[in-house]
Amino acid sequence: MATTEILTAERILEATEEVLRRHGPAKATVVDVARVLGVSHGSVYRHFRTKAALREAVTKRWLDRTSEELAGIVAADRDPEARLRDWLAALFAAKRRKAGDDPELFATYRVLAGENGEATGRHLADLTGQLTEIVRAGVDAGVFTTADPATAARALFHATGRFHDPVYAPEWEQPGIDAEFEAVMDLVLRGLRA
Amino acid sequence: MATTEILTAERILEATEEVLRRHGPAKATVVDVARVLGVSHGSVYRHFRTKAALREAVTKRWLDRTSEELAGIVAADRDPEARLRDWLAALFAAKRRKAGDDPELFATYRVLAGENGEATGRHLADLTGQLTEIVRAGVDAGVFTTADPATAARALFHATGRFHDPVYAPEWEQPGIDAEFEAVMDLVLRGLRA
DNA sequence: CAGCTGACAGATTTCAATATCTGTCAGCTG
DNA sequence: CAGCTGACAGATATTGAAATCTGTCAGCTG
Repeated sequence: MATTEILTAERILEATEEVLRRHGPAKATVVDVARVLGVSHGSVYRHFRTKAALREAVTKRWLDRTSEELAGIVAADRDPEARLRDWLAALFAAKRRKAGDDPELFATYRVLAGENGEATGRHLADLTGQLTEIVRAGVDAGVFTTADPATAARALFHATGRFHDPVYAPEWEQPGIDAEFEAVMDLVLRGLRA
Repeated sequence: MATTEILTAERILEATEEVLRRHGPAKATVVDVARVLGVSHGSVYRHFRTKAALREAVTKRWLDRTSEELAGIVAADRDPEARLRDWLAALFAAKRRKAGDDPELFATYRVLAGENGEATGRHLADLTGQLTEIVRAGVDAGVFTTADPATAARALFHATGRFHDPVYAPEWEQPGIDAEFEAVMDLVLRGLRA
């Protein structure tokens, strides 16, 4: 690839994703990343202080992409219950799609997410923040009832964990899963309604 | 130990638990079990056709002990909502206690449960069966509303997974966990009430 | 002769030597 | 002289030979 281009953090992150996709998280080395870019591995260390920092940056990028996908639904101009259903369904669909399309890469991100709890923690806070917004809108509109929207949002997130937590990814391909998702959604939405 | 006693499946299972507790799932061998019993490992194979069968039997025993603990609550003479709360709280407490008291043994059972999906599957069916009984009692008493108690029971079980699925065990020691459990319980119970 | 032993073949695990990787930095290059 | 290289030390991973384990079975023993 165009060895004349200057080496940016962005280009390194793209190359790292490439290497992770190819080799998986256990065998992806900084030397591999440098080779893909046609530079020495010393140059990579100019942009990322450690291999852990590089992996964290890749993870953050990936998590942020998911957050952005969902932010659109929060801002949509629909009634809160429909938005809530859409948001949870979209989260499930996005995770399932990613897990199904490229299981190797998905497993890789599972490992990375497990490694740096900080980036993952911020991402979870971000998602429950989005949920809180929808719940609050519902309370304001009089269609939801709850003492504390933030607590309710966290409860919703935990209650639907089976349909977005990556540890359950293998079960997302089983036949009855959609009916199970509907059952849980119906249960928690009934619990939220005024 | 009493080498004069005859070798029963039960004695082998006890010795196996002992070995698993000591060495963990990865390093527990049939030879170790035989050594604890003071017999040759060939004798163990007289009672269990393979090492996998032995591990499955140990797992089943462990899972059945949990089921029995909870069965008492299902049969209790209290109103269904209280029984449901008790049952879910007891499941959480039992799992948390086991994980906290002997993390090594708990991790061992996690591995074993992952290995033989069949025994685990039957156990989950057993637990949701217990839940279904409580839900049905609630519907009959007019305090719960649901189209199908069995589906509702499965939804309840999934929604509270964070508080009984062993993959979440590390989080059960974190400070806010009880409040989170209460929040999820309140949400799903509101969703179930008539 | 029912129940156990222990030697055995093939599969799996351990261990130590060898190779590769991470992170640094003095010096090269355009 | 900003940005890159490549040699280096210590840490980590790979590899293959040796040790151990699984599962079988002919024969021992009480």
